[in-house]
Amino acid sequence: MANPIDILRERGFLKQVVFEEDLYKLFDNERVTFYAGFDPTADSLHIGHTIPIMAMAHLQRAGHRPIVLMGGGTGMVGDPSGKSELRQVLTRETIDHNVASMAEQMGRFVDLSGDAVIANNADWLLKLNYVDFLREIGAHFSVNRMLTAECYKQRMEKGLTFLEFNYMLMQAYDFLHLWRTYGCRLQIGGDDQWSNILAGADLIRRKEREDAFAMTYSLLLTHDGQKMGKTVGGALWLDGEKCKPYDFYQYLRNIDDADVKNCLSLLTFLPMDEVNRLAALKDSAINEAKVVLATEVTTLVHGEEAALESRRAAEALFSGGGLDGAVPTTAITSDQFEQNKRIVDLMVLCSLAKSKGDGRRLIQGGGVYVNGIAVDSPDAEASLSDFAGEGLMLRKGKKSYHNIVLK
RNA sequence: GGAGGGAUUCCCGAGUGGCUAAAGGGAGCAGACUGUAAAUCUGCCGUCGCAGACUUCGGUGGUUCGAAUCCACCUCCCUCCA
Repeated sequence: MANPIDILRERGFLKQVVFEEDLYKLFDNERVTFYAGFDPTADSLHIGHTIPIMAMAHLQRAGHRPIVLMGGGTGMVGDPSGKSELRQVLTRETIDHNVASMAEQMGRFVDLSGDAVIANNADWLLKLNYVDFLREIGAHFSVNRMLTAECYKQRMEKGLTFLEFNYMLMQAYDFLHLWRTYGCRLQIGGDDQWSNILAGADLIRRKEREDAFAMTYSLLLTHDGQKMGKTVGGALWLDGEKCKPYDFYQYLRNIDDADVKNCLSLLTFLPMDEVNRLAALKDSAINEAKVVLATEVTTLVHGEEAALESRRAAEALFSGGGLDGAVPTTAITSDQFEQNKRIVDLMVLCSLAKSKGDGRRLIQGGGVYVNGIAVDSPDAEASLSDFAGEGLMLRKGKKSYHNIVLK
């Protein structure tokens, strides 16, 4: 079995590792229990979460045992790392709901049957007694040291509440708790978590006089440093309701050339030989790599059927010709059509335009097409003959299609 | 506790009585060019809308024909002093 450190490094996950040599040996010699934490700030994971999840999957495939830690308790405090402002505090009900939804999605990547563990730190953090906690855990932390940590340094500019200042202790305590309960030896997390993770490993060394390891991965960024996955509708969710498989597929199909290699190695399980071959394609040939990328990742998230359907739909649309099932489609009654004959109204109806004014502006800008023909006037109307064939195909710009059919 | 500074449209950031729905940049959307890429150039970019109407500049009142701009009080943030 290959050592997961080699795998993760080759694929570009690794950012920092503490005591790498010892950890390397540990992986060779025993089955290592490790954990990654997730903040339950939304009721769906998004593309950025795929990095830690894939990292876990690689470790699991190498024979090690994952613990998914949902931050139900820490979510009530809010991690100050990388945030310039105080984060909004979530209610208990919201957090519980989010934890459940995220855990369900997680199962598509990581095998959560077997002896894998899903834990929620609300189960132990909320029961803590303040004075006991301070005496047992707080005593091991030097405020002087904490203030020098990068994550707090930034916040010294903007202000940092005591509430958030405690986040590090809570995360450190999580690691200790998981060490004691499950023999967890390693925590992985985003590079912005480095100091929090180290704090936990240090705590275990001090309290238990045992080794604990820390490993961070790079965050999923585009080549120019933007967070990946921002779309019109917000983030690129893994939930099929929040982000249709077709849109998910299209996002990846349209990524920057410069991001292809990174995405292939981080977001898919393709062998690195194949990744390198695809990433080396030049000019328009690199489109093949994007198709593979989009298909692979969509398959992981939504299943093979949805992925292939999205691909067929996209190919049909972009190579001219017909359409396929996965194109967003709205069925309307002929009554509805009578009342919304104008193209503008139809656009609003299928939410291709935010409002009639928005639709008008798009038409005036020459960005709207009906069955492939540009609409020239904001007052243009559709007619029943436009529905001949497979339906009335509305198109906004080059890439946004919406098919309208009559019931 | 004391002294000063600040809060502007998604973000950054101009604007100190009418010409301001509010400069400029970023993001976003659309057009041209392309490879469903990038870069570049162009248009759009508060809300609804055919016209036109309506609502914004931390909050609440006030002055004024007229306020993001002036006054009062309140809230929050920052800096310095204790």
